[in-house]
Amino acid sequence: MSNEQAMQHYDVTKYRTPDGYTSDIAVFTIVPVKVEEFKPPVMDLNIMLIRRSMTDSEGRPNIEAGKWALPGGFVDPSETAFDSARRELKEETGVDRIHLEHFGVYDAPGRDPRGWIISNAHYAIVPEHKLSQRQANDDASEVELFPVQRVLSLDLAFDHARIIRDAIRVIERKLLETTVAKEFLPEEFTYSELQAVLLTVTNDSAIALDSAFRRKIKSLPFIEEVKGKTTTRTSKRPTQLYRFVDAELNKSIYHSKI
Amino acid sequence: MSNEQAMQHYDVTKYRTPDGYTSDIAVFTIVPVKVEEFKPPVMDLNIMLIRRSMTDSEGRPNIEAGKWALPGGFVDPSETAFDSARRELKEETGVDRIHLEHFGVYDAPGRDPRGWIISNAHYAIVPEHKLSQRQANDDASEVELFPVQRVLSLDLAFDHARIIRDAIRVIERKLLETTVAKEFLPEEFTYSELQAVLLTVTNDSAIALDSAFRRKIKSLPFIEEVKGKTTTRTSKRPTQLYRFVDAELNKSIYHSKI
DNA sequence: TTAATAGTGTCTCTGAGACACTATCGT
DNA sequence: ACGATAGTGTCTCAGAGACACTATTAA
Repeated sequence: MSNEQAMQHYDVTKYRTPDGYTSDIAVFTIVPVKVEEFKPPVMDLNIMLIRRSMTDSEGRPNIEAGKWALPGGFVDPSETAFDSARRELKEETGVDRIHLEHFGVYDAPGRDPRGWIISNAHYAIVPEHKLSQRQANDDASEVELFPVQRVLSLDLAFDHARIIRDAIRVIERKLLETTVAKEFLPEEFTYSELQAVLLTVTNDSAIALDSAFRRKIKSLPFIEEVKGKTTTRTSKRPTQLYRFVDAELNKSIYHSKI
Repeated sequence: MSNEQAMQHYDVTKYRTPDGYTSDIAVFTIVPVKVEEFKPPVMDLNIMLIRRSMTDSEGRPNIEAGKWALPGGFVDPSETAFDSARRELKEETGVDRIHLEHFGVYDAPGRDPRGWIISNAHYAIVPEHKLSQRQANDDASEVELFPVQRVLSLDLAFDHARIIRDAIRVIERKLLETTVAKEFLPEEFTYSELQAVLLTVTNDSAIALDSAFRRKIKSLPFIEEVKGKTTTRTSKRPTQLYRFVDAELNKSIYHSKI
């Protein structure tokens, strides 16, 4: 019995189907809070939102008009939600070839007034300098960066408050539990630059204390010294540059100490 | 401008919509390979599959008939995919109140011959004794457990080979990186029972070597001794019982050693 | 007593953490 | 010389790993 035969009998209208399938993207970037010469950097984790236009491209009133929302849009049948997220990120921010990852599905009944709409949430990590050419499009009248500490007090569209809260939790974990911090940093970086990135999501003393962290970085299996290469961009005394290397991480909780 | 006004203008048919929204569940269980009195257990990680019927409930030829597949089904508009997974697990295996977690979305074009069908994949952990009352239903002519080492050589429906491969990778990581191992164990367990569960997914010497693991279990912050309570179910000499306790795990890769 | 599993005493080695110290450079 | 950041020397303490040893029970 072949699938072809079965398909002749299959009634695609037998089940109620969703009214839409979308992708949302939480675009994170790290912006320097202050940059002074010969000073270690201080950073702040930001998320990019768009403000929904009052009217759509055909001049009709828009859903959730005027509210802040994650960039995103409808998935095309010829692509996956992940493809769609990549495409929309390119269209809406002009950035390409950046770290993008799926982190959740939002399908609670009633989450979107337009009907039964399922959204796949992704997070993206974009170095701030790549975000310079960002611009508003049809649906978005404004594009803006918000510090993660303040973003949840905005008037947010749909269930995006929930998605953003989850996204922030995910990126905080990912920054500490994986090597994605490298996506925020230049290829070669100083210990204080890595430290500044990590301090946007933790206050842990092992990271916050200079001497401890300076020592630690040398023993991390996924970071290596760039032999003989230094910079003075963070201090007067030349400081060692490091880079990330691929390494197997054994994250078992049954090994060594927690 | 209110959403009500906008809704009057909204055309729900503007975008092509999916032809279906489903949930799949990779049900894992651990079966004792051999149980002898006064012996430490040897375990094997299994996954539960159903064999798709040749005909559907109305007697017509079924899609992917005769192939092995993950249990699952169509999501109802009044529930989330997660709710649906829990409901279907209850219907198809009779088990309730077990550990269930979403781990991926499968939406590649062409993954299902019936059309544009999006599936949410979940894994479930079910102690074997709860799976006793399992039984076939309309769509499934048989229900069977397969060791994870052999399951991928079966003739699997749709893209379930891919989903199952991902599920196995996920549960292997979860067993070592979180405390879900407790879902496979009785409330109070011996070190060798925990060891047997972990050895289904790793050969690491820190876990495989009795003396090392016996020492280690005492220092794990998420496991505590059940004071003064022992059992002889795994040996002649009475052995200490342990239980899991809630504990904060700091899994940062920038802490201590990897 | 033997066989099998459970558990301990103790040594070594490594690495984390703390503190005081030194190094380098622009101003 | 001073101030600011980068980096080291060294001590202590905790814990991982290895090995030999002891403990408990059924048969």
